[in-house]
Amino acid sequence: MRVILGSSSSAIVTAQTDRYDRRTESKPKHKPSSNHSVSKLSSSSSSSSTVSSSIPTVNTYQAPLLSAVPWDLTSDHRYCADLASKLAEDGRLQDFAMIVESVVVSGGNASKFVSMLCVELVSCGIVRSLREGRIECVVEVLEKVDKLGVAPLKLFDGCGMKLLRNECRRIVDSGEVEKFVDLAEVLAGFQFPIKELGNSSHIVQFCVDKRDANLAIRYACTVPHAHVLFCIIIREFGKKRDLMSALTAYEASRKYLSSPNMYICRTIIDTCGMCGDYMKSRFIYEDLLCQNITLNIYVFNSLMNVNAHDLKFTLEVSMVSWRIWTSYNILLKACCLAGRTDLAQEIYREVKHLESKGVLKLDVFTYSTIVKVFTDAKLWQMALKVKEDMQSADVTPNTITWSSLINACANAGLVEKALHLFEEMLQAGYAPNSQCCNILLQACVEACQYDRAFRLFWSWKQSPTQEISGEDYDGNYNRISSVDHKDKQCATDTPKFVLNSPHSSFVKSFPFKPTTTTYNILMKACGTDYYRVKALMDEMRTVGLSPNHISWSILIDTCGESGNIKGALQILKIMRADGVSPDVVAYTTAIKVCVKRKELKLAFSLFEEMKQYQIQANLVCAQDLLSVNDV
DNA sequence: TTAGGGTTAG
Repeated sequence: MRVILGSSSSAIVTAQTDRYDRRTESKPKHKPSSNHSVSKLSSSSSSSSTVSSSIPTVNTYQAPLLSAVPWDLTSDHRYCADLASKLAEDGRLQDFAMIVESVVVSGGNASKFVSMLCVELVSCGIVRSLREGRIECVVEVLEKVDKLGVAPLKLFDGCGMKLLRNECRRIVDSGEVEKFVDLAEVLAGFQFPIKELGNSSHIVQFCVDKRDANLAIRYACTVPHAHVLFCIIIREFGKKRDLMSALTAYEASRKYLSSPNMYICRTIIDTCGMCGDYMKSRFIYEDLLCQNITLNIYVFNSLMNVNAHDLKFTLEVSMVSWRIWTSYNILLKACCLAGRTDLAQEIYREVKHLESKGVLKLDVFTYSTIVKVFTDAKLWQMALKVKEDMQSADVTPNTITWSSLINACANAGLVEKALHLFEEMLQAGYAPNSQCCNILLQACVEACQYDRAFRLFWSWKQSPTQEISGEDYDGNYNRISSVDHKDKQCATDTPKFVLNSPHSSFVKSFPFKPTTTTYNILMKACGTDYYRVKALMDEMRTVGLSPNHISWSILIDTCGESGNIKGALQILKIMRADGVSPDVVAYTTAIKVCVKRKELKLAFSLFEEMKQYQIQANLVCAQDLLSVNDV
């Protein structure tokens, strides 16, 4: 038999006719006796089954007609509480909620009702409803009992909480994050541990992917560690280059949190830098100053770092803030960016002096930065001197330091020295990454040591892949694991390996992953041998790399230089068909080929074609065309 | 918190 419960149209229940008590069609003649032992809110001794069997007089199938009788539910708190408890136990949470609501509305003695309510039965009902996926009913009950002054959290035992967690996880996993946040807001109001109900980074990531700053903010406000989530939200929006959303989250955090949080301040400043809006970082800084907020050194450092390209500003900030060693490192970076080798050296001397007095300790960051300063200034001897300084100070160079030192020599055209450092790096147990290898290859090519570049490349390719401690395949911060190489084909075992050091037989090999740039450098090393260049481009594809516009430009150049103008022009077309639109360099290369071969008409037609594609000619292109007059 | 690096036309 199907019965609709009173005015609550949502409460549709199905009852078996044989269990339906016809006596309830009129005012209940039977009321529960007042002496049965119902476990109360304050009681925790009775199990739910015991409690359930202890109220035999209440038949919940009476409920369908409760609203139809002229009977004040709240007049008998005992009966009312027992019935409500039993309805809850049967999973009829909406009916339960209706009774609770009527208690609240009637203004009756709610505390008396509460004292007689069986919390274990209600808990059972909640568990049952959660198992049936009726979270909305549960929320309705929580809201109702809260009005009665019952803490909703008390209705959740371990099982209930576990089911709630599972339901929340299901909601989030099915992409209904907004629904989860709605729920989290309600539950947070009832002091539920929101952090345990969902994977916060997963939820934040979802909001960020959807570019929904407000949803992310609403979620952050439901957890006790809101400041941590605000940081994550700001940073994640920064990674998406969505500064507007990051700023929205920052402003929301300022309003929500009682005091400014330095982690958040630092994060928003870092994010401004990440998004390329350093001026915004200054506005934020000035705004904080205007409000007389005391900033810590980390905020100052972030501000200096984001504005490192502006040496004047960075120095000004460094004057008003405390300095710790990281501040000096950032100042060195600012000097480096400004090309102020003199000032960098002055700072380097100052920090070394402070170190000798025990005020601070130079770290690997300081040394690596100063190596870069000297590299940029082509002062390779000074860069190598830093390596000695490190040894004296007992600071171990890491992958970045080694790469920087190698670059210092490579930049100065010192192939031998660069290779020697490379070997030292391997012996020290550091694995070079692709860029480091490319630096060496480029150094060889610049020095016209083409064969050497190829021999290096082949030897790296042939070296057995080894386990590297850590996950980062790029080799950053990774040490080569101490594998016994005697039984392995070591890099030096290959006949074409070029290192001549007496120690080279002990050099460990490393996982080498060529990049498009690697192949481009090698293509340049082929000179005018078009077929060799072409073969390298094919190899590039076979190892899963795609030629970029630089690869194509080199191919055009080589083809043209070998005298095949038609072929060069054909490549320009193939390049476009391959999905790489020719840029000004590709066109200029082709134009140069035509000009050299006195194909002036072709050169100008290419120039016209370039304009049709709305590619802006630059000085190099113009010079090539102007050189027509010299032909 | 902070540090590094590669390729094309001229």
